[in-house]
Amino acid sequence: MTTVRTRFAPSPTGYLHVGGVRTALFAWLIARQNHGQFILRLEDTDQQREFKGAKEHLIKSLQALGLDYDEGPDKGGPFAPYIQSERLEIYQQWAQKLIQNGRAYVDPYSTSEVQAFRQQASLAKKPFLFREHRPDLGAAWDGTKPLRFKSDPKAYSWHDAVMGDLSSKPEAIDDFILIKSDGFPTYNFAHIVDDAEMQISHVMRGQEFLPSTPNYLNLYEALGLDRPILATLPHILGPDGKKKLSKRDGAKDVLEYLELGYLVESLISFIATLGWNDGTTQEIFSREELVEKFSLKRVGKAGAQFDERRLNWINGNLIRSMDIHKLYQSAENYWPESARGATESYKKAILVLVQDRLKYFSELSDLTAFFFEDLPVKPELIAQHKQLSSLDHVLLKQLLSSTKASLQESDFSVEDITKRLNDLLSATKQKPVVLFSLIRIATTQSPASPGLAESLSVLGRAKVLDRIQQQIDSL
RNA sequence: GGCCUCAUCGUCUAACGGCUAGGACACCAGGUUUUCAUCCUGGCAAUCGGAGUUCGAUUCUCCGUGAGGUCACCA
Repeated sequence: MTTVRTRFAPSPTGYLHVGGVRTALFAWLIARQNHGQFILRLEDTDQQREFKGAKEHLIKSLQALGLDYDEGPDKGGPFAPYIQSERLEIYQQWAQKLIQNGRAYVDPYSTSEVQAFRQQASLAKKPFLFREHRPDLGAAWDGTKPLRFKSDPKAYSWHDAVMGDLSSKPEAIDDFILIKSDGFPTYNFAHIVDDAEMQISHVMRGQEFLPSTPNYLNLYEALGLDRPILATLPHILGPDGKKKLSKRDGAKDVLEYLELGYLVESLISFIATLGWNDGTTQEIFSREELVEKFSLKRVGKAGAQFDERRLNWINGNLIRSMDIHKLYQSAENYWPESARGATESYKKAILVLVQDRLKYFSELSDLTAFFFEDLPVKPELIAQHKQLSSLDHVLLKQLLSSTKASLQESDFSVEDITKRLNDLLSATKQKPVVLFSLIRIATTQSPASPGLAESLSVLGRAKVLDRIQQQIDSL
């Protein structure tokens, strides 16, 4: 049995989004569950599209997600270098083999000439095949012209670990460029050479490569290589459910999700279950469970639509299941500015109150600001309140005064506050909605808050009495 | 247009050819929590169409239809 070696091979042309993460995650899972190796390789053969900083960004994203790799550009390994632009001689050597075999030739045409062939074909309503325009194959290659693969068109049928049995006809095969006129290999050539050199056992990639797979099979044969296990992952679709997820559809950089306060565990579970499940009714999986249970056979063939609501549910669910210490650590960077000087115990008391309401941590600031700062009185909260808006301000003042008077005597334990609030209810003959909404507005300047007695207790006597007075003064 | 692939609730999905097509998200309603959220209960909601094989088809075959991908000196 050969060692399982998988790779993630992005081109450094942008950030890592959900689709890319899934490819990386699945490859990582296969490597880990088989005690194999996971490799990061950068495919930077297009100098035009290269994006500065992308390489660092990619590495940082994988790190943040806990998708650790055993070999890679910044780590080295037995098959270094892991950046394609530093492997040009290797591609040259393999290209020479093909030239000697008679399976590669110089493409003498200019871009406009090829373009003309293409137009011709399109006018004739026929598919464009470069091999129908093959030139004399004898010309020597000096590196200033592109080098093309001389294909051997034939039908193929092969097995894909996700898609099952696939097949294609000879028309799917054509002569493609191996080495560009700038000396860089194309993806089509470089990835095959590298996967072979690096002894990759499973090639996982998106659906967009399916049409060119027959060409790759043809090239494996020409190079005398065994083909690796192929696994084609269906696309993740944008919110419209049609097109492949892209930046334009709001596909966020994964780091953005982490900055918004989504847990790594949520993202991993969410992305893994976008197209995969273990056949049971389990909905959320830990990293360890995924390593144990994941299988390419159970990855769906159809594209899955990206739906943030499910991610929100998973994240809220995981937040609710956290103990207070973990919660405190995870929330560390999301407190409002005004929380700066607050003590750990005060913040923990608040977290206990808001834990059930958090979907992701960047909501924390708005949810808890009133615990740390006196917010300006907002008259619209009363004006727009169903019950309070119709009441006379004199009455409202009276209610607040009675509340203040009672709370002045309280020890501010939750129990005592609860008792006093209930007493006030019967003393004033008001409905809970009226009295409690009024107190809530006065003390939090918000239409909704955690439990009233609990909130008041955490806020403490000074702030509560002061804010009630402010509200009275504003009426 | 050629080629390749796909097709179950709005969304993610389950169902050796065999219960009334199951679960989850979302949504709606009720209950608990004196607000919101949580939690509990219930509800709404799907096999793209047509043939064929079969005692029986979501499942297998064919033909349609629809969708996506791809036809680069991008990956």
